[in-house]
Amino acid sequence: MSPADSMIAAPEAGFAAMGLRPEILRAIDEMGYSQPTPIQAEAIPYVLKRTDVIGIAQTGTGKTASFTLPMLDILAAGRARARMPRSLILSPTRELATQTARNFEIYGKYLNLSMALLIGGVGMGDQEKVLEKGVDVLIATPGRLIDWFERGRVLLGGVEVLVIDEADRMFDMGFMPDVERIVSLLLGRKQTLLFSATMPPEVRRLADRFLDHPIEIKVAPPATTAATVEDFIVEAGEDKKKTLAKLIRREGIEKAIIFCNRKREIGGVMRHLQRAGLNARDLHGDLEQHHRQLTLDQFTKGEVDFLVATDVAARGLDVSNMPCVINYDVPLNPDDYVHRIGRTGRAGRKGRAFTMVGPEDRKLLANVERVTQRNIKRLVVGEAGNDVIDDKDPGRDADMARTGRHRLARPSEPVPDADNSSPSPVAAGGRRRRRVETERPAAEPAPVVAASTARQPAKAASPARRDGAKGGRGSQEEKRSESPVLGFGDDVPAFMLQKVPARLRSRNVADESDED
DNA sequence: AAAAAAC
Repeated sequence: MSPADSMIAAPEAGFAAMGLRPEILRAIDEMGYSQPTPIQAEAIPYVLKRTDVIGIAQTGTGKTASFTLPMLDILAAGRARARMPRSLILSPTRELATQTARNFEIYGKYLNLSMALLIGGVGMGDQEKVLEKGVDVLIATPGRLIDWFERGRVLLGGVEVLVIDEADRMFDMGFMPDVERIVSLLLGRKQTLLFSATMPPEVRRLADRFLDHPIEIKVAPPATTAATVEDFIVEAGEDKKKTLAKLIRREGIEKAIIFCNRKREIGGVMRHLQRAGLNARDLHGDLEQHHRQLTLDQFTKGEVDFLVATDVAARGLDVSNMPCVINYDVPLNPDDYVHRIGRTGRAGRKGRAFTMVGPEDRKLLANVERVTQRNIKRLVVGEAGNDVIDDKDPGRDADMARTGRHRLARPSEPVPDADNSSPSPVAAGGRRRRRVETERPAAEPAPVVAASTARQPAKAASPARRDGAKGGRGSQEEKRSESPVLGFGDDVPAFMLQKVPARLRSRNVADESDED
């Protein structure tokens, strides 16, 4: 095709140009989508070519469809045998597995493929019949899948495509033994796809043992927060629950997920909100699966306004109307910050995220800011006359001096009623709010998007593992470039543009040495 | 400092 042709054809480029089957295109069209997101534009062609893929892209930018759509296309060509699934998707939580299953249903509705969802906490009867007949798509959490395998009801030797969703989580110490065992049961040639918004270098190295000449696609550097989420730090007073209720009231928050680090904290926080007249529910792994599913459904439908949850809800969950995330605690694992706040600001929508920081959370916060390479704005929430934080904790100044990052407003500094110079939704509206931002030491990073592999010559012999090689997130030597998001030409939707410091940008090199 | 994942 000549350049002129491609220009004329531009409006039709998109999912159709990728060669997906008409049945899939029709389902995509019915969902109202016409253009792939950057990660979809990049990953789908490689999945269709049966290449192993590591896909890194920010939360809410369509990673699930990046594997779902091409897998449906691949699977439509064959036929399943009894107890021998042809593909397997592993998820870290039951809720995420369920959601992924819905995605396969939606996009596979015009294809005659069968699917089974194997998760714990639910009866095994329904799953059994489908499995017995043979499934094209098996979606599972590790424990229940192993259970089925040990009962001899599922054989994994016929799996042609393996997806490890939220891969870095699946490779952590708690999950890795199960994942290794499951992967060891997949015999012969298979294609492996790993996806996440985060991928610490040390975890990335672990991934190598599962991959064969992978293409590494990074639409943004690992641990890049979604550009559509505006996040804030909130100084938590002695009474954290009170601060939470106050934050919700003063910021006019009508719906949010509230993340706590511990299960045992959740009931108390929920009840405090309920006593304050808010419609709140709990969600964590000690609750019955029926309760978990019901609560999540109600929250999704808008029948529940506040979900107080552990990190069981941190990854992957896609609730369409989710204006706000609140971290009642700073997450212990800094990458989880990216995932938690990524529950809002999805698919181009705006979102706000507030993180409550007590004295004991400062180190954790420093980790978050290091990993995300960002300085998060400070927000002061308080009643009139009582709204400036008493900043005499000696630990703070030492901390801040060491990290060279932040300084809270001094008590003597004036606190504006609203910051009208900011486009922030916090400042919008006549509500009585107070906000103070810290100085931002470095220049605000310009919107930059990481270039990706596809257009690079396939000359490099070594896989593109800049992160794994050395430096990783801490590297400072990358040069800034103005590359557009691949797959979008010049029409990059604004929401895809990244808040990424140039020094963090990753380059990728295709390793296609075994192709063609 | 935790959570998740089978029964």
